[in-house]
Amino acid sequence: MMKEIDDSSKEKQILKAAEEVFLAKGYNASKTVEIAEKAGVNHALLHYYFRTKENLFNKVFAEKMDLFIESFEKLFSLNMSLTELIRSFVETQFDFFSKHQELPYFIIHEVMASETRREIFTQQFFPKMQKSIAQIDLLLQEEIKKGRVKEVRVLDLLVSITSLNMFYFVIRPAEKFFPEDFSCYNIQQVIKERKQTHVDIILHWIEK
Amino acid sequence: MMKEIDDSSKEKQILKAAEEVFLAKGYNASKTVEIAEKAGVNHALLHYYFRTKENLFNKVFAEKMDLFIESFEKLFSLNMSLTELIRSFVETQFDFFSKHQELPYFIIHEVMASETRREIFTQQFFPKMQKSIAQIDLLLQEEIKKGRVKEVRVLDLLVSITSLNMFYFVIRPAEKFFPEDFSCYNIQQVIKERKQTHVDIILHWIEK
DNA sequence: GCCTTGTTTAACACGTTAGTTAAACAAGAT
DNA sequence: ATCTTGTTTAACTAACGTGTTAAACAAGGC
Repeated sequence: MMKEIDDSSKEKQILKAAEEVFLAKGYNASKTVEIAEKAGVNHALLHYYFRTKENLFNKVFAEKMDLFIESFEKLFSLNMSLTELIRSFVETQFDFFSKHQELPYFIIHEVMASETRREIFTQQFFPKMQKSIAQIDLLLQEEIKKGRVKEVRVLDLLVSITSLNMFYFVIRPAEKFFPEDFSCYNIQQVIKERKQTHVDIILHWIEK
Repeated sequence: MMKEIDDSSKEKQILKAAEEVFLAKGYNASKTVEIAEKAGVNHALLHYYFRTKENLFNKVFAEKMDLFIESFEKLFSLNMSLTELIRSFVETQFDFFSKHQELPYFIIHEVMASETRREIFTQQFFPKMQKSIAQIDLLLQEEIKKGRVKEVRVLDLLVSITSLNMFYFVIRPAEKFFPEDFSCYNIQQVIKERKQTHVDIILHWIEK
């Protein structure tokens, strides 16, 4: 039999199944046999390809982190005003989490749970983010000097934006438990309105 | 030997150790033998008193949830203006998390991880919180009618406040990994400033 | 002095899960 | 026809962690 590199190869099937299971349950609650089953593949084969669970997990984790980072980098090609830039940043990040709703909790959970993953996170993610932060800061300090916006630290800004965006999707599953308040409207509509709320909160805050 | 109910009793020692370990590592990563060791007590005794790990955990969990709820209820005895009430709410919640910095992640983590705990959470926590929400909403709707504040939903308000407050203490441990940005100042000072930031963000948002 | 209750010791039963191994098979490549 | 590589089967190990159990001990209460 030939080594097939296409998507239907067993290796890819395992990776795909691993992604699903790890994202849904996190590292510890995920079982290699379950992943193998879901991939329609023998449990021994999983170890044949990836040797360890940790190994398989790190592939998935690194890939998701890359996705996350890319979502940051899209922004900074255009030259916008500070307000436009921040609005765009809030919305882009919000949309990203909205598209990958499992990620906020997944990232927090795994980064908290393991030293190894913290290292992957800080080494792979933070350096790339530094550039984006610097670019926002440049524009921010300019506007502050001109007296157009309030004196806020760029890190405070990013933490605030990310708090609102990530936390919102962490607690989204709770919607199921409070049906009266959350889910009476169309979910997509609620999410869209919440995005605008985040933009409002951030822009009004830095507004002078 | 007599049953001693004071704090130095073995039962209390186990509970105390359990609290420490569970808060630091969460349910799954905590091992009963470790808890027994930390309590300076034999592993069999832990089961003698609490029978199961789940049992022991739920005692700790319920106690922490109660603490959390109490921190909400302090507020609503005084009659304040809406602005004062919201400032006070933000600050009280922030101070609570500041005092119990492990709680934000602990609560999120355990509520996400187990159906049982979600039930404890929704049954024990949410009903009590409803009252507080209703009281804030009363004042809020009043002020909105008078045109003094922006039209925001009370749930949006609470979610925003709690996002900022909880998420901030979830990511606090990250401070260790980015020493240049976070920890150049006195930590207590940084936290105090951040509290003011949260108040600013929320009040400027609803301000007309 | 004996009973009771709290406590230790140490061994064990049991389930779960990661990872291994050896033997057989399937099919394309040579 | 044989070699190679991917794959299955099925059994096994080794480790770990929860919970149990029985026997002994310690000390206050009767």
